[in-house]
Amino acid sequence: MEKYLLELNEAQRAPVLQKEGAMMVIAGAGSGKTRVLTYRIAYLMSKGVDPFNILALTFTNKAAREMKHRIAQIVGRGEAQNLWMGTFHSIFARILRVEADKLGYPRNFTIYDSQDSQSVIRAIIRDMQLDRDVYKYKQIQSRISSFKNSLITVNAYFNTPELVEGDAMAKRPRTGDIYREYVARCFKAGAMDFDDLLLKTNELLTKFPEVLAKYQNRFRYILVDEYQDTNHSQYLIVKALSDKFQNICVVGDDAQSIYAFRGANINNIFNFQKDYDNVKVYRLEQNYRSTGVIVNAANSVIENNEQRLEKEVWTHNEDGNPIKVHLSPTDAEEGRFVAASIEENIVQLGNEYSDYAVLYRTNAQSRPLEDAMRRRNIPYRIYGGLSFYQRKEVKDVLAYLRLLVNPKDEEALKRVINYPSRGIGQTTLDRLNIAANHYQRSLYEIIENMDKIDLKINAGIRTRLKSFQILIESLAVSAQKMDAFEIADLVARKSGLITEFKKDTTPEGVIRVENIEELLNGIKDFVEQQKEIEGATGDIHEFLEDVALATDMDKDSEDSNRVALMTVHLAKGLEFPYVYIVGMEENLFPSGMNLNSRSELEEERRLFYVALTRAEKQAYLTYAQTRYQWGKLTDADPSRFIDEIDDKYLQYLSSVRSRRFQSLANFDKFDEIDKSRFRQTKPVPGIPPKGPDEAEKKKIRRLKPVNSLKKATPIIQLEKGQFVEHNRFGKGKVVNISGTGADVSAEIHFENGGLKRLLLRFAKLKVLSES
DNA sequence: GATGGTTGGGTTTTT
DNA sequence: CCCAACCATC
Repeated sequence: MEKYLLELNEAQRAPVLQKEGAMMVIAGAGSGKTRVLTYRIAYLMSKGVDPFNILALTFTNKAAREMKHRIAQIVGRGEAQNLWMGTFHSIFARILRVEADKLGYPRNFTIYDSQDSQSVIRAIIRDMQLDRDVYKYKQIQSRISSFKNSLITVNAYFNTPELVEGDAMAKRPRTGDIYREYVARCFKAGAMDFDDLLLKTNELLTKFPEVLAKYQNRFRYILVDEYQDTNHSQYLIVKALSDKFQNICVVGDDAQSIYAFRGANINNIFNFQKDYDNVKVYRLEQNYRSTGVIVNAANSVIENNEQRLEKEVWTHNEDGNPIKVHLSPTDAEEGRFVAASIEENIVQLGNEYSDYAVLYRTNAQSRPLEDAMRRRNIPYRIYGGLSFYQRKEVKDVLAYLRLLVNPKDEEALKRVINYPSRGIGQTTLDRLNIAANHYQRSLYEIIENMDKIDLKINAGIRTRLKSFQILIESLAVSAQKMDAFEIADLVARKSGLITEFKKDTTPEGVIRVENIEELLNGIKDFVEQQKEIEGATGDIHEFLEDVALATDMDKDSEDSNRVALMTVHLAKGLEFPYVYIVGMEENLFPSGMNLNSRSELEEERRLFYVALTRAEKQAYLTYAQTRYQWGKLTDADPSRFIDEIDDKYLQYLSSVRSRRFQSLANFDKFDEIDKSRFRQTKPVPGIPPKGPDEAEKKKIRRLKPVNSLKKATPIIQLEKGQFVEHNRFGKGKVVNISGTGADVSAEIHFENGGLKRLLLRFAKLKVLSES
């Protein structure tokens, strides 16, 4: 047997060795499903399957890269490079480029991101003169998206009375018209949105049997990761492509289905056995990732869900520590607790920042965490949120590039035609728009043919439009003989963007310029990578394709030793030794938006299950009594999910930090303060403000026993100039002391670790000598 | 036509 | 808090 197959347990090996047929692998969290997928592909190749005949659909492009890398180690780099591997969106975008003309699209079609679609929809609602309060663009956008993901085209919409009547009943009878207009405008602009990449693939495979046959024959072996999160559109693509050979392997875990809100259909996994003949089902139930406590705690949570496949996740790993639960008075304190706790752990355990992740339900929660990390000089990286490619200045540069490639791209044109400002304002744009509608041409074509058309535009503006057109044309000519970096660099300078940003000397302005530089560096790296790949050139088309579908996860930075901050959604598929799940509060996690139905709540619960099972060694659950939301202070109750974990897996920390909040100076004397009075005015952490009922009394009891932070190292007295020794950083010299009470910290210059700021409460320092 | 200031409304997760 | 949309002013 090949060496790598010995790295698998028996349950894992079985699906790897089944070369042909339909199969489903139900893989519990941490049970090694990536390894199964990877080795299955390697095995197929070792049995003579051509990599060109294998299609592997993964959840992120990063996952695809990593798997490819691992496979390359087994079968060799050249062969692995020929695998078709990536996300649904990126794989089918690639195929759509080749087949675009069949659907009436240009080969160089633009991919509209959600901001672009949003802006199109806003314009339509405005142009149709509909009431903004009735037709909310975000609602319309998500409705159109769900139509597309369910393969409801405009025609299908109008042929389905329930939909039409439903919208009429909801007092939005024009929804269908907006949908029609949206599709028309995208088509006119030569643009596809994210959902189109799947919808149009379906159209392609249905309308053109010879195209379907071509790809069926190419992709003889299909593998799909995270099958529980596929939507109807994706399901149909997989079904169509695998129909001929039926060599289909899907891997997933119903307990980790967390994307229903974007159309994922958990039934795809429940129904898989009905969809194919002789489906073989494998189960991976042994968890290799987490401690016994974490595995069992997660099991006890997910048991509360009604809808799930039977599966028993277990582990041989040691039990480990209980999950630590911590309450803070405010969200800011919560952040400080997390930062302090990470620092304490790192000092005691001597591990890396990158061993830690902080997970939250919503991106907005990152703020206080970020503040706390910065204050303690803890290096961190925030994933998601406003991603790099969505920043205004980055999008500006990209918009110019998009326009060079596809002048019909209206969104790009609107973005750059007057930025930096060249005196082409709204009125001019409106007039151009009227002409564009009249002649059924794109805005850019109207500009090109200005002289032949009777536009009510004066000579001055004509000149400005002309010079804009000349700018774009000359850049477009340059783009043809340049690589992506060269043209992007030229665009940044010639467009006037760099000059414009440099005018702004505020801190934000400076960051803008830096971001442009980072973008250019990124493009340079991209070009260099592309040039190594056979058949790729590193031109602007390739870059735009890549960037349209890039996510924050795909981008890895050089100094990766940082604490990771991200939403639970983004953490799917990742693992960390230490995981802090913050904001464990009702209406936050579970989200208040998802408390209306059983299925929504169950999805929140699965989300929590995902969060918990990211942890290898230790999990923390933290929550706050009050939290700032949209600038207002709101009260919060502990999340029901905490109660759903069996008590024996939990350890409640009473909050040293929150006591300090009450009385910073009297920290050490706290126990002498009249506690009963204190409780009446400000509740002790853990006691909900309302009168205690049975459940609440239980929580009070729980709070009593443990107090790990309080037992931290006694604070030692230090002075500037003293030499100290730290068990991890070694010898160093105290250069500064700051803070009071429990917050006293010292800046110490270590001989080999550089300058560090340590909280004396946590740092185990030995004084070596007086200075 | 550009700009800056105000106001009012939304409030989840993402390819 | 954060953004889009509107209005007043130059």
